Amino acid sequence: MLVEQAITSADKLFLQLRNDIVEGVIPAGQKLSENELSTTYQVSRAVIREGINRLESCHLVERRANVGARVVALSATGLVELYDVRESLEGMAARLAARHMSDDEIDELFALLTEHHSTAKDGETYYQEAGDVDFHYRIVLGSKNQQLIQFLVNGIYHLVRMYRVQLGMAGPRVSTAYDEHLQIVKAISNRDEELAEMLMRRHILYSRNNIQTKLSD
Amino acid sequence: MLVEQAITSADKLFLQLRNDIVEGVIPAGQKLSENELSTTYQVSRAVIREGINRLESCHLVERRANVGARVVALSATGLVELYDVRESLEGMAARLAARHMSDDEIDELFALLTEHHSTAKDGETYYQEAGDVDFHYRIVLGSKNQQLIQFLVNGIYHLVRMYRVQLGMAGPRVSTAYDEHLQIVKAISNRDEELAEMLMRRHILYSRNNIQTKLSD
DNA sequence: CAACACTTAATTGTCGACAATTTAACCTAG
DNA sequence: CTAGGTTAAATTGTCGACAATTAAGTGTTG
Repeated sequence: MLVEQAITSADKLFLQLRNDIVEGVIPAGQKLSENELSTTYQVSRAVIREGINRLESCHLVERRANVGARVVALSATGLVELYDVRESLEGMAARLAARHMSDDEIDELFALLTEHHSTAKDGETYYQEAGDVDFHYRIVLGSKNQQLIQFLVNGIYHLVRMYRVQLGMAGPRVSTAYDEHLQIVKAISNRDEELAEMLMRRHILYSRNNIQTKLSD
Repeated sequence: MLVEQAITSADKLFLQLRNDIVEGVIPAGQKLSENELSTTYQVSRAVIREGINRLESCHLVERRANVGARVVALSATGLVELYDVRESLEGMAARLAARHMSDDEIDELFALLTEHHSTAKDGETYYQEAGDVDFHYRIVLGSKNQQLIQFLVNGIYHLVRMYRVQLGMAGPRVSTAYDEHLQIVKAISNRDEELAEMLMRRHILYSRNNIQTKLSD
């Protein structure tokens, strides 16, 4: 789906670290010792530093000069802030997708939805995980806005996923989400930019409220 | 206004490089040779690489493995994409500012506008440059959303400024922009999130159209 | 016993050298 | 003269060591 091939060893390390952080193998808030990582992953500190720099670009770690890097801490306010940004950017993505997606791409999007809807009947977890992600990715890519794609795909989505994984969000909202997705695609199909943006924003707002209630448990 | 102090030599180099790129001292699209920069700025290549990494985080340079880094190229489509993202994010910032700014902060914002309006009477350039930037900064900071602040202040704004500087945008739109700013602050003062977002989005849309016409000269 | 200063250990920042890869220049073959 | 391949130069990637800074520990003094 999204080919992200590693060329240098810094690439490989970055991808592994990012995954370990998102999945919680390296817990949120933990200090990242360069020496420790260097021996753990069997690469020089230069590679480690390069990797940490890139993680900082993704907002997954925070660095302070002469002190070091820590994995970001997850908090309720952090989640709210993240979803506000996401609502804004993905709303714009939906608007631009309605403007720029080809008819073929829209057809594929319809096909994707029905496919996911049918498979969700059996094991409902699949849709929530991969299906939802896939849907949002296609909209974002459909915007054809490189800047927007960068921000969301290489930045925000990993943080969103980190919240989802570490707060244990696999929950329901499957059937209702499907309907919301369908309405969004219809709006895009009708080239109704205004509606597409509005529906996407509400969809994310609902999603956020859903997570927030779980957070206060 | 915004204290961005450099601690390490990599910090200093980063700030200088960023400035040189935005101001066009290092022209858009140019290759950044590590050796060359290393001798020019009298620091080791490690520092140069660190600086380039951070510039990449700002989307001011693009890197390819085993090939090197180049300053981003300025294009019409790039500008449009940038402004779409900016419209989206700053619209959200205005909405959140209407929700989170204190009454005192709003008062200061009003004061800032009238002050800038009076000084603009004489030398009109001042308002467009510093005043406009200052206004937008305050709104963004008023959102109290760290994620949003990061994206805009440390990312997009430098690119926007790069476009402005290198395409020679000092132009008019002063008086009309003032009125638009005033309306936005009024909406924020009334805690009307919906209107504040809408007005900010239109304000940026106008600004973009204004620049776009100049671009096609 | 608390607070401050000093010393020491650990961590990050910076450097120069070597390895791996890419780019170019050149040469050869068709 | 062009196309392809080979070698050489230049550039980026990686490494280990040293310098600078921070954090921890220790002791001293009020």
